[in-house]
Amino acid sequence: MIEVVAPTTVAFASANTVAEVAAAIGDPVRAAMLMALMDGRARTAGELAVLGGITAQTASGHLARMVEAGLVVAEKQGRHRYVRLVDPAVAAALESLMAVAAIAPPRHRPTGPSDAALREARTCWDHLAGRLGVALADALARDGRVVLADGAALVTDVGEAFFCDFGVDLGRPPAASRRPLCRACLDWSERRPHLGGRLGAALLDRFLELGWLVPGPRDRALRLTPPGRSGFAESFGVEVSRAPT
Amino acid sequence: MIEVVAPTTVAFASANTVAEVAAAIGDPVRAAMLMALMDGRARTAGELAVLGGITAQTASGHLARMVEAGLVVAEKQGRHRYVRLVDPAVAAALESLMAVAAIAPPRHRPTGPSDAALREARTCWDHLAGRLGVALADALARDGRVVLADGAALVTDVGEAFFCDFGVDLGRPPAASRRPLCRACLDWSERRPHLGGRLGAALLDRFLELGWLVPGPRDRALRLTPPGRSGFAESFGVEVSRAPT
DNA sequence: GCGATGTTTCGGCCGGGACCGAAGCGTCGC
DNA sequence: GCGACGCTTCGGTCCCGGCCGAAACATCGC
Repeated sequence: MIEVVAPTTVAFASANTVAEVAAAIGDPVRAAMLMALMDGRARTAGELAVLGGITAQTASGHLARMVEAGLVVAEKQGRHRYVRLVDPAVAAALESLMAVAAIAPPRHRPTGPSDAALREARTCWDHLAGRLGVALADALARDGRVVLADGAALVTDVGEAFFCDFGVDLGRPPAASRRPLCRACLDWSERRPHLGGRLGAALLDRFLELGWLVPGPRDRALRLTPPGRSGFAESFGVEVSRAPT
Repeated sequence: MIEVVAPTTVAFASANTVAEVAAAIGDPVRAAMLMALMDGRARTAGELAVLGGITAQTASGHLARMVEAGLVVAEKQGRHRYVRLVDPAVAAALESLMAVAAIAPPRHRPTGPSDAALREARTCWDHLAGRLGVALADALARDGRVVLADGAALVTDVGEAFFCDFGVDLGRPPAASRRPLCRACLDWSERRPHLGGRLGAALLDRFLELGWLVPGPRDRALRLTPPGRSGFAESFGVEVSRAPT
């Protein structure tokens, strides 16, 4: 008795959809558009066109394809069409692709002008990433305010008091005493975890509120202000060198 | 004074490499190959060719492209060429793409033959995923053995004793008392977290050792054995229905 | 050495898709 | 209503890349 195996590709039905999603990301222009949308804000089709360096009609085609693939949603407002990522899961997928791209090729990686700023400090959906984000996570772990391990993170009791003092609202008091309300998010540029989850979002909100960081105009880069520099040093023990190597 | 902005796409230098990586995944055949490699084991080029339903020479081209993109590595052993994922980060990226693909299109998603088995129970790099994996995580959380929140997970004291009794070795005793040694991994088919990290890997090892689960021959699907069925019910309170809807 | 087997390279075919110019449609401001 | 503006559709060009057959190369068993 011979077992007959169908010769054609039937092993993974979902592979097709994965391929569709990946192919929808797998174009330089579309990838740039998606990365510009990673902060969760919506952009108009025209903004994305100039960002990609293409004409409006070509951008329209790209956007249609990304809508089709379920990556972005578009809604009309007047004569503009606002486009945003359909779900934080899309941003997470992009981050993980960036992580793969960062480890993969020691080949020519032409670090562009704003690339340095992105590596320094940027938003990752709703929280802080980049060198500053990783340094902050390290400092909080060093001081026993959070515990990082195995891609997960956890707020300690002493950390909870500290964050409360710092003015971040962590929502409802923990029902279970040891609830990890923050998520360790792998940083694509640093290859080390930074803090995400509710805590990461609340911290970034607070930093923006305090004026320690100001968002960049057209990308996800964040600029550290002078009060931010001293604030991070005093409150968190994070010294930010002026220019990294 | 007018600020001149370069019209071409310079906003994100890393966008190109992200696009390269995504494009390397964005082909049905390559995606199927990568998903077959997600268990971390290596396959020969020929195996991947028949899996993709293509000829050897076409598969060779696909593999060359994936090597170029830094997704897989290949090493020769005799007249075979073994291919494996270059890093667990690649598997993580594929999982996150699957998550996006799962939420995105309510369109035609032709669930293939082995797709049902994959949804039921499969390996996710080195731990258990699928309906069974999610149910296990739920049961452990319900019984207070782990705490799940915000994409992170944490073993409780009572859980630590339980896992020790169950025969899984969690490695060195925790230096910090509240170390989260497991990771909550978002399940693409269930859209709910399952247990990864060291704990997830140790549990899967133990299940295989006990013969509760047996690995599928050619894909990542896992088959639940009769002792497994009763074992999951008795030890974890997880009842596995025979055929899900 | 010689054939069998696994894998790659070469050459050619062909379709998809990225791009733009021109034109069409809807919306805003006057 | 009319032009300006934002966006999409249509038509056409062009090139990338997926596919295979044939052949070359490497390795194993004899």
